[in-house]
Amino acid sequence: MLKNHIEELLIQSLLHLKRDGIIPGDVDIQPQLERTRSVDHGEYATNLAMALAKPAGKPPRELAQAIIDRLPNSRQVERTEIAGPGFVNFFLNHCALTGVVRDVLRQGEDFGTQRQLADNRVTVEYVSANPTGPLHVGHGRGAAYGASLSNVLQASGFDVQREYYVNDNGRQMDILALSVWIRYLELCGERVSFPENGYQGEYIYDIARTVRSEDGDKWRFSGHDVFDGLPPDGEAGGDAEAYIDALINKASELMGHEGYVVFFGASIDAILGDIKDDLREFGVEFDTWFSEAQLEESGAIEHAIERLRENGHLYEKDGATWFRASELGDEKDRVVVRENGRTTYFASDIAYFMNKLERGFGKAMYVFGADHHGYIARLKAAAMGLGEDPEKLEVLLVQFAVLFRDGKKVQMSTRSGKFITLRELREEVGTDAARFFYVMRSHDQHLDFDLDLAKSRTNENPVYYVQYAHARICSVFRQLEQNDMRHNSAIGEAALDQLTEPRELALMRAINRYPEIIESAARLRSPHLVAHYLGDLATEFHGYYNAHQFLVDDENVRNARLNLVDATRIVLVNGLAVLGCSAPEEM
RNA sequence: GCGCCCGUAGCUCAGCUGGAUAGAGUACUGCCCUCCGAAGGCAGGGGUCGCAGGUUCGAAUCCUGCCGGGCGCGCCA
Repeated sequence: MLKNHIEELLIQSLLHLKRDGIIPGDVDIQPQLERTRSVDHGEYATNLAMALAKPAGKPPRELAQAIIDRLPNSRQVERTEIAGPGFVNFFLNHCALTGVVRDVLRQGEDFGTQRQLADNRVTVEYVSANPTGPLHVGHGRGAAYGASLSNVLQASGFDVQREYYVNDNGRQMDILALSVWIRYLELCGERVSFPENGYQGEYIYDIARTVRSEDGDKWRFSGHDVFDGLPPDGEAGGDAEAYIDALINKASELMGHEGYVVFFGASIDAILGDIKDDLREFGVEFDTWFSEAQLEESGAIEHAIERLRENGHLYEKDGATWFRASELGDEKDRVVVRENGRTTYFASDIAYFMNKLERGFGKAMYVFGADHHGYIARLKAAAMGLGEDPEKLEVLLVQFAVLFRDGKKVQMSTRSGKFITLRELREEVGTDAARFFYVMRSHDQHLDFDLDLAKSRTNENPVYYVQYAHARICSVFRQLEQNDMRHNSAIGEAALDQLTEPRELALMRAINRYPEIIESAARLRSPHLVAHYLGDLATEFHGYYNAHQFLVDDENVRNARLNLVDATRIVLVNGLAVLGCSAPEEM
């Protein structure tokens, strides 16, 4: 990166300043290099002189001159300038800019990615929706954000493991299996009363039909045997939870473990399979689907609880085992083993975190919906309770997305089962638009998702705007072939010094920003920066395209321009890929 | 009540570890296709950065309080 090169120059200059006694040797200030807002101020600027003013006891502009005097010579820097209160501005040489074009063509899809740093392993856990139904549009944002975040982290040198935690254990699974069984009984012709807190969706019937087509009436029991003697459901003035628990007990009584496994297995296979397909079609991939049931079987949960106990963070109260989280920054203490002897989901979470560290990851990142923010304190407390550095656990919250159609909010409610699924959204607006729109805004910002805009094939649509730039470039190369010419990038490279139009310089500058954008996006966990950048890059390209003809007679200029345009194309492809969007050659 | 997030142009939003004159898109107005894709470009107006203090060479950015909006506070997940 050019930026790193100039930072290195500053570090050298700083060393000389200390050696020459201009500033005390013990000041510990890292040179900060930032992009200028306007080209009038050059390419990069540093506030180093202002930062040194106090420790050196000298006016900033005087220090700025001292810094400049000690900068090593560089072929990349044309000149420097002192500006304003004491900024040092760096103007790049023309060859530094054209060098970027050359780099892009050489590095291709690797342009913008950093070499992997040693010992930089990180897990990113995202989506992790319970396999009790199809993914809905709320999960979509977490999926898009988690996937793009993983991509930028990987591009900036992290060894990233993408993980989905599958909650295939516990009471919710019992309720799921039960819901399918009741629908199954219904399909068999029994009169049933579906529990208020059961899973209502149509997909439950689908799974029930699958079981019935394989096992026939094998798990059929009469409505009387099932429902007689149960406490009233919520609708009938009773306790809905107690009712559903009673039904679960009745189910295992009648069918036994064998039957439960059939319904549970069919449910998880169907739903998890559907989720996996859905995410794959959404371009969201995982390295690991981590099963909670297996975590429990492995004894990891008990192991984690034991560790907390050894560290003196557990106590018994009301027949349950509590984790003294309140002493580690959480609001209150949390139960890890319930009165009935079963461990809580929180206990599993602790064990899973421990498992991640045991597998050698230096950091575990979690992408949560904003409604889960209450978990952060207790997970951090758990990390401390295990004797680990809580900094190893990083939670990224994704705020809600609200869909808009015809300028109005699309109302949804999970309770009634009336929500829009991720699959429906993809079918309506397409994967590219969905992926782009989801990460277009900062993850900690609420998102207004305009369905009509996402579908529109106009310049208002930011995805089409970027993709159109790519398609236009591809069209230029098709036009070239139709004119019986071919692109000679060697000639182009030799003639890059002829690219001196202001628009050409601006486009090169934009390309040069890409690696810096990837680095910032990773550091700030903000892939939306890439989306904004792509819009800027497309703008620079469209402006260039409208102002200049690429396919000119002069062979040198033509090939140089094609090199620049091809480099632009590559950066567009790379950036779109980070966001999970395609780069169509024609639209 | 306590805790977390947010408040920037009419609307949707950027603004990086504090920096130079606060930026895009959209909407509105007027231009540009005998020319590689007009799904494009050029030009223009539009702001008490929620409010009030504080920190300092410098605050949209950091701190405190208040106002407004969202979310969370189960031996549920």
